[in-house]
Amino acid sequence: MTQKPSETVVDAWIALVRAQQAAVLKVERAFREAGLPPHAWYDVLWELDRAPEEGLRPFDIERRMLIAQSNISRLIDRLEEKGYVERRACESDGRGQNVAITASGRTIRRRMWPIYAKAISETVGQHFSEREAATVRDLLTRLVDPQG
Amino acid sequence: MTQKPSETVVDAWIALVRAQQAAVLKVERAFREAGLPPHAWYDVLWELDRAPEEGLRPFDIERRMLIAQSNISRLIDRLEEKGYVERRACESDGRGQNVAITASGRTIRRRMWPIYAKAISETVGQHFSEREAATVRDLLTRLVDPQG
DNA sequence: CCCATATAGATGCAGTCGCATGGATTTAAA
DNA sequence: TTTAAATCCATGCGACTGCATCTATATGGG
Repeated sequence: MTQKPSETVVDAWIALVRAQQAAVLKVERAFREAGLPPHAWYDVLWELDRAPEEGLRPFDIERRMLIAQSNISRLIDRLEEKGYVERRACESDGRGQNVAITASGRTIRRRMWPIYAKAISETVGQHFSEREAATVRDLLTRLVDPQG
Repeated sequence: MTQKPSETVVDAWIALVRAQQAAVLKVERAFREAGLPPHAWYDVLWELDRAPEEGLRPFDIERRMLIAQSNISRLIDRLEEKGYVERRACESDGRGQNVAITASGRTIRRRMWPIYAKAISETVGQHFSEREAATVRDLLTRLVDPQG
């Protein structure tokens, strides 16, 4: 069934791990140096900012961000504690809740964007042409397994 | 100087983060399910297995693996505790040490390889042709910043 | 309706991470 | 040589992670 990976595949795996490590590390440092929250906060706030007004269910965020359920739960705790999101009871499902972004959540997201944009440019954009970036996007998207 | 990243670049960044997350998660689970140590252990043991007999300096491993110094220090602690590596005083530098793999370290590394190989094949290899894997390798290698 | 099972989300816990700092030694400069 | 700066590695700390488990609600079958 599953054959051994070729050397090229192993190298691609290593490059993937190292590249992401290096890139994430630099992005996180950029946020930290700017006195801003970590990058995961941005991603959640971004999802919520473009979501319908009533917000999203935690399991929705979970699936979009590929984060474990327990981590989403606590990430929302932290965001809520800072007043960036609100938890509301969910009408249609008594077990669930809706998480909605607040005004101050929108503000902090907007403040984070320039830092994020700059870091992405420096760590990723500057190394690729448009065409190469599209190739990376297309190839790597395949790895984000839709079915497990 | 640093311009805003294009949408394609942002998408490439997101794909990179998601792809690595998904892939690492699956690999870690494969090791765990097999009752084996996590993937970082393999990487260190692999470096040491192909290193000269006296081993490597921690800062050497650090640079090869892009892991923070404090984490290397503790990773070596754990490996040493299990008897997979040995720390020896370094002759040429009184501050340093040499880390060398032991026989049982070589054994565990060999036992880990089939699991690792299978996981890499499943998470990466099967989604790419040889040519595509080479492209991923070449493009992503650029992001692993040689100079900071 | 009742019960078994599945799903949403929270939480205890142990392990790991990055950062900041500390102690020891080496290197460079005065 | 004496002193200052840099390098190597360890460690305290607070934060975050994944896993396992728990409670509560929902859903499907009898």
